[in-house]
Amino acid sequence: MEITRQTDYAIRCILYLSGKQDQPTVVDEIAQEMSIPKSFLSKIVQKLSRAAILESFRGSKGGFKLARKPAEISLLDVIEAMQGTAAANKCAVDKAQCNLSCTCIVHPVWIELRKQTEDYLRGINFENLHPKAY
Amino acid sequence: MEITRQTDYAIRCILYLSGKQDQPTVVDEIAQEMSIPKSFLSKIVQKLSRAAILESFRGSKGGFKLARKPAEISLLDVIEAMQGTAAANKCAVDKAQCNLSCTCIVHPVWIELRKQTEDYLRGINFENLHPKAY
DNA sequence: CTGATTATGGAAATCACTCGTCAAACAGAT
DNA sequence: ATCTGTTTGACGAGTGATTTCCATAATCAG
Ligand code: SF4
Ligand code: SF4
Repeated sequence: MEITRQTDYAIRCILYLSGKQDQPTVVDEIAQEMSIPKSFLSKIVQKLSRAAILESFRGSKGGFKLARKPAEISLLDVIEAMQGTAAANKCAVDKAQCNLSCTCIVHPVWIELRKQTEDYLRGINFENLHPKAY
Repeated sequence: MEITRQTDYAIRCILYLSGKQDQPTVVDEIAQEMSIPKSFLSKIVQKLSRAAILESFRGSKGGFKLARKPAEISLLDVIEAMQGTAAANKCAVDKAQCNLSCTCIVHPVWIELRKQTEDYLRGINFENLHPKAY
């Protein structure tokens, strides 16, 4: 379940928006503030809004803001929006990925690991994440 | 912690060797039996013997066999031998990978996730894995 | 000793995916 | 209409995984 840099950026981005609720924020600002390449960030917020985690507004006075409360966005949500799934091995996503999966003895291990990981990440949202430090 | 195909092969390979204890087995045989490209498998068993998980014997009647009992080889051992670590995010391996790590609020999450994952995988060895099915 | 057998090690080809850029098209506000 | 800022798709460098090939070294059997 390698966390890709894209996902890491996404998390930083949502973290930033958690502090600026309600008024839309421009990509440029987030990019500078969080040191993320701007054009790359464009792609990221796009994905996030398609996943209904962010809401986008075009035109002047446009930008992005959270589509739900920080407490209702979990780390797992973000990871799944960005890279599909939090599984370690392809066969834990889809049995068909490996033709041995029906007989393979290791297969259940990855399934279980995936469950554990997801449970943990589901429990972490941007409400209980944000205010602790900073 | 994406499980790479190399690691998956390594696991299948050790699984096979768990059933053939004591007499060395030739790479060719493992490759055919487990449907792994032979030349690639050569590289894999090499890594595994450098990690003291397999033992190698040259010459005729040579081959590979487990260096320890199946019960003493955990999934975590294999993963670490093959891909270094079982962490999801680079910063969980080495703080220096990210210059934000000292202030980042998400950092501890990855550390904790890594611990959980490792604990789980450490508990699974090739003794309690192998005989269940087959 | 000789020859067959098998692992070792390095170089390199191929492939897929990630990271990041660019530019043109589109939509909202004034 | 114009300005601002998002949307979208195409594109390219770079990185790492996967895989093959070959020349070399060690070991065993005769
Ligand atoms: S061999 Fe087993 S563990 Fe590996 S991908 Fe196939 S089903 Fe999953
Ligand atoms: S930003 Fe935080 S979570 Fe992401 S790599 Fe850096 S320390 Fe880790």
